[in-house]
Amino acid sequence: MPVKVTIYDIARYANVSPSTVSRVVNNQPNVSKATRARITKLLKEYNYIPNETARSLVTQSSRMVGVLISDIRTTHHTDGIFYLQRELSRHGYSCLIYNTGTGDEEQLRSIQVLQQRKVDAAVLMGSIYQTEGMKRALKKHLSSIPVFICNGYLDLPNVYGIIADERGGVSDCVKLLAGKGRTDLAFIVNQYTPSNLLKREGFEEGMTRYCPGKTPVVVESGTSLPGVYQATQDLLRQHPAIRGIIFSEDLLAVIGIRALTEMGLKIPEDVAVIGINNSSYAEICTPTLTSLDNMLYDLSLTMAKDLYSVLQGEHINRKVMIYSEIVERQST
Amino acid sequence: MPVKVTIYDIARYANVSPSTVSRVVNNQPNVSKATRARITKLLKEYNYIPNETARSLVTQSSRMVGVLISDIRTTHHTDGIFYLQRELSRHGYSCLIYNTGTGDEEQLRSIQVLQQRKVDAAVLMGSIYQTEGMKRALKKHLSSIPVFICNGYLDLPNVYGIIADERGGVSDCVKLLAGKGRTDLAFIVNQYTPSNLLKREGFEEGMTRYCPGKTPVVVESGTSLPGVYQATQDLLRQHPAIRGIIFSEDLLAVIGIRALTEMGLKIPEDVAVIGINNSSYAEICTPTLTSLDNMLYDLSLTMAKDLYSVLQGEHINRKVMIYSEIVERQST
DNA sequence: TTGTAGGCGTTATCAT
DNA sequence: ATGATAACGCCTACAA
Repeated sequence: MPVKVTIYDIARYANVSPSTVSRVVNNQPNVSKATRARITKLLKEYNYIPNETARSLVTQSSRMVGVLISDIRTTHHTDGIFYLQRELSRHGYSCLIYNTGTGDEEQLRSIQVLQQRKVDAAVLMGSIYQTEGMKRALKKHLSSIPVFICNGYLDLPNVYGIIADERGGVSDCVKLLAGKGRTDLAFIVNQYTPSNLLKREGFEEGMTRYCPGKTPVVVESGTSLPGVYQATQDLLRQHPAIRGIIFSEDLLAVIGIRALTEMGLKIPEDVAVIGINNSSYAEICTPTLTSLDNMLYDLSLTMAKDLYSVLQGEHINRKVMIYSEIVERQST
Repeated sequence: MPVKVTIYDIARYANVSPSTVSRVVNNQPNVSKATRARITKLLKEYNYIPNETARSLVTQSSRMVGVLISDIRTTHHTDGIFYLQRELSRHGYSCLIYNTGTGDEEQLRSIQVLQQRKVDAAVLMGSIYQTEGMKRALKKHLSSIPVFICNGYLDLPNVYGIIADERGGVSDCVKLLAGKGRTDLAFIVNQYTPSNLLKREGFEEGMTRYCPGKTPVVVESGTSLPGVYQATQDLLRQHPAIRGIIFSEDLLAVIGIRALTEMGLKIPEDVAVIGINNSSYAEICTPTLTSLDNMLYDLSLTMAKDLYSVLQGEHINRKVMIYSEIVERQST
């Protein structure tokens, strides 16, 4: 048995033409019961597997979806990739993954690679791709395939956005705290991605609505964990009246809780804490963390299904919003 | 400007043959300075990007590496993928990623897809692929390309294994605890992967060497977090003499610490705790967690570089071991 | 230095 | 129902 078995080999063994074999391989009609059986048998016997590359070339479809992510190590995005890949592979699609970092030039290169690889669709994980530079790149390199942005949106005819309502969600967090009589609140954010900007807006909006007369305190902590620790303690030294803090991510909140505890403050008695993402961090920290669930599961699943629909030629809404929900635990 | 620009179009515009354009595109010699310049200009002007599919078909190389992972949401494996992808993309390679789950049939299907996609190499993330079933599948479907197993090994001519010395590492953990006068020790494992079996062996080996006369206590907790919590508390109720616990993963250790604390035990005074992986969990929990660093960073990087070497036709060791190191923190 | 022609493995369009 | 033939876009001897 040859190392590589082609459709030609099978044709020879079966005394038919390659076309007939192709028909059998692709379950097409117009093949007699008998020959179909004979060929099917040979296919198994010789362990024939079609060459997807050749197939892609002629069908003009690679059955691959390119996935861009700034850093695959960030957990809430891998969740998305997981569902996406699972859903797509059920339909014979594969996922090509690139870590793009956060720099423009590297992101652009990734887009070019996707074009070169002739992916059938692209998925951009995260709001950080919601930029003008990316818009230009998509226009230039990927204008002919559907592009999905997970938690972001760009106004281009082939771009679809599935967006979490983090603005409304954070506003609801303020409402929750205000309902517990806490109106001196702060928001700690590591860095301003488009998503985090929305959270900040939600915070300020919530403050004006639910804590009238109080000044919203916003702190940008940077991404390093010691930096977050420091920023949290500094915040309470400068604003001792603070009774509640919302962090832009669970991980930050976990660090923050630690910083507060080691200052001698009790959670939630002295200061209530809320995180965002409802990740596993929220469950394992002490006290367990109240967190805004931005429904990344729903979001990913919606995206995966919508993506497949579009690939099938269906028409769907280009912009979808998924509502967030607060999961309350011990920290509030 | 046409939507898709081929090497033929450029040839026409430049009044040369397609082969000449191909030479320019691939930086080959034997093109006059003048025509090269002319063609280069047109290439830019028309935004020509070679069709990788066609290229793959003729060169018999897809420049893709298939990556298999049981679940991309497990953090320590995504670290590996990160480094791998970064290293490979520097050389024009792309990563095709599949979540295989833990079932045999799904894993087999993934292998078939890799064969069908004609990947140039495969990477299996995690010791769970070190099975007889996988060996058969590799023999049947991927015998002609290099296959790397991250933290595992199979004795096949085309299979390379990069393995963390977790056995020795866990033994060292026992030594560390014994050195602090703690000889009543336990090992809590969620489930028995090949990697975790080695850890267990290391534990038992360390016990006989460093804690002679003491019985090694081993508990299998299952993977659910409440299960781990319960198992930890049960352990101490049944064996109140236990003075130190090694958990098969940091995450388990974090849960364990919590379980112990809520029983009224002090860490590390009453019970010392060690985790494995030296992940971010170790840094954020309270108290911070002493952890066995199995050098996944080195391991991934080594693998990425070795993989590229093999792709270049170089000859390397089929089995490499990376030594582990203990990072001591507050929990011991 | 440049061009011609064949082939990579498959599908698709015609005939037969 | 089956087969011949021409793509798909590119690379690569070989010829000129």
